[in-house]
Amino acid sequence: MTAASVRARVRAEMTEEIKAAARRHLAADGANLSLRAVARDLGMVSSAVYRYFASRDDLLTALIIDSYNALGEAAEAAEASADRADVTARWLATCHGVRGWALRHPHEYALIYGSPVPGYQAPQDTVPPATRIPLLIGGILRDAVATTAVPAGDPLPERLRADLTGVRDLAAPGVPEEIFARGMTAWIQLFGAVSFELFGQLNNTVVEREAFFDHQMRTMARLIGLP
Amino acid sequence: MTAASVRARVRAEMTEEIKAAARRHLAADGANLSLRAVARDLGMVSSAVYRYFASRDDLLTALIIDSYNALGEAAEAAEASADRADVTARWLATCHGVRGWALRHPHEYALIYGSPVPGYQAPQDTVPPATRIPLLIGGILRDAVATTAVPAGDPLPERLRADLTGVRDLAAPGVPEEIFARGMTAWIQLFGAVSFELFGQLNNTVVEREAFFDHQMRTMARLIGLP
DNA sequence: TGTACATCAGTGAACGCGCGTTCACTGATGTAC
DNA sequence: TGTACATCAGTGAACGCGCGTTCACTGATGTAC
Repeated sequence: MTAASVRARVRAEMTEEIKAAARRHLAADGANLSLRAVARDLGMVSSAVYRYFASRDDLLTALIIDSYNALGEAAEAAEASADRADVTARWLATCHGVRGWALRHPHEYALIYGSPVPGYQAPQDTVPPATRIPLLIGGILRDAVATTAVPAGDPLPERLRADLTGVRDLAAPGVPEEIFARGMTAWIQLFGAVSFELFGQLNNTVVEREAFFDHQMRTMARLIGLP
Repeated sequence: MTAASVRARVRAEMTEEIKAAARRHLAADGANLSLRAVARDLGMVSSAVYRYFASRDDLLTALIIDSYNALGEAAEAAEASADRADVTARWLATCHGVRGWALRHPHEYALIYGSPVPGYQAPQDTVPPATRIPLLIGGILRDAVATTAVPAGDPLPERLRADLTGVRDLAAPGVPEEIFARGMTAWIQLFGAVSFELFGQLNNTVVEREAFFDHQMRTMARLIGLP
């Protein structure tokens, strides 16, 4: 290994350490993360962080991208372990994968699915990692349509049909718009359920969180028309 | 009017002005609202605010309670203007009432349905205003069950049924647990849809926001079993 | 109706902190010949 | 293999801000007799 690549590796490790410390601070500060506090944690002076990230917003962006990717990986791994032929099991595995990751990383979840950070504008690099879950669900829909008799349901209003065709072609080509729209409704319900649980909206209301979540996701599976 | 009540009225007006200024600042600062900035806006010294609110958190609490109440009122008014006999219309009116208020007051919406504010613990006074929407939906469910044939559906797992009975008795007494659970699923989908739209998760995805929202809410109405 | 006293809103200074970012610098590590 | 030079991580001081909260105070307004 050349000397240059040693330096590169050390640099990469340091970058990871900064992000790890920043992740720990998300819990205390939420999205208004303090760069100085992160530097302090690593025993370095605050200006040293600028060798790795051009600004606080750049660090935030890195955390956001990592979070989307970690969530995507967790969901993909969960889905991959379900029986390929059982689309309902794959849907449920995806849902529980999302929820499990979110419970394990509540502050990273809040960073990507919570209220937008005031003054922060996410750059385009965050888009591809954010599409992993929709693509995963899209794949399940495709297989469902290909292998089982998913009922079509009422046709969409024309303007909505035209609007959704674009996303449908990206995420689940070949799936009828009506079915795809139900998939999106379920996708949104999934994140609504996770957010409600994590953001405290179920406090004093539901105790059996996992059972309730599971029931909701099964209900949505039936709504989509999975067997 | 006695002198004392004049003083009380002036005090109430000043309290409202502080909250109004704070509401304006939510847009810029999100939940880490600056008390000094609010005071500056009103042309007063920061310590003067302490005559009205014991702390920054107390001011936040007041804003949260007001937001829940404003949202509740908006939804109740929308629902009230729908034909009493048409439970589906009442459900849709509620949903559009919620979304309309949220679009008009995005930062107040984020305050109550976004990520929790780090270090802030909501006191119990916020609970009753937060129940207005669930109670409103509960009323629709009751009337639906009383006047139409809402299909029962599969029974819930026993532990979940026992868990949900308590809330059901508060929000929609007499409604079978299976139907009530579908109502909760729809309730959560409603806020999931509003949050996705407001928090930017539909950017680069859906253009026809209102049509898409309407379609989702109609889909959920069918899921509940409304006619 | 007039006066002494109490209440209360708002002031201004201070305490003790915090922050992001820039900049000239040191000294170690890596590169080219 | 040895040496001169370039790269780069990290330092420490500074700039120019911000914040919540406390406290002794002034002066206007309200109350009781």
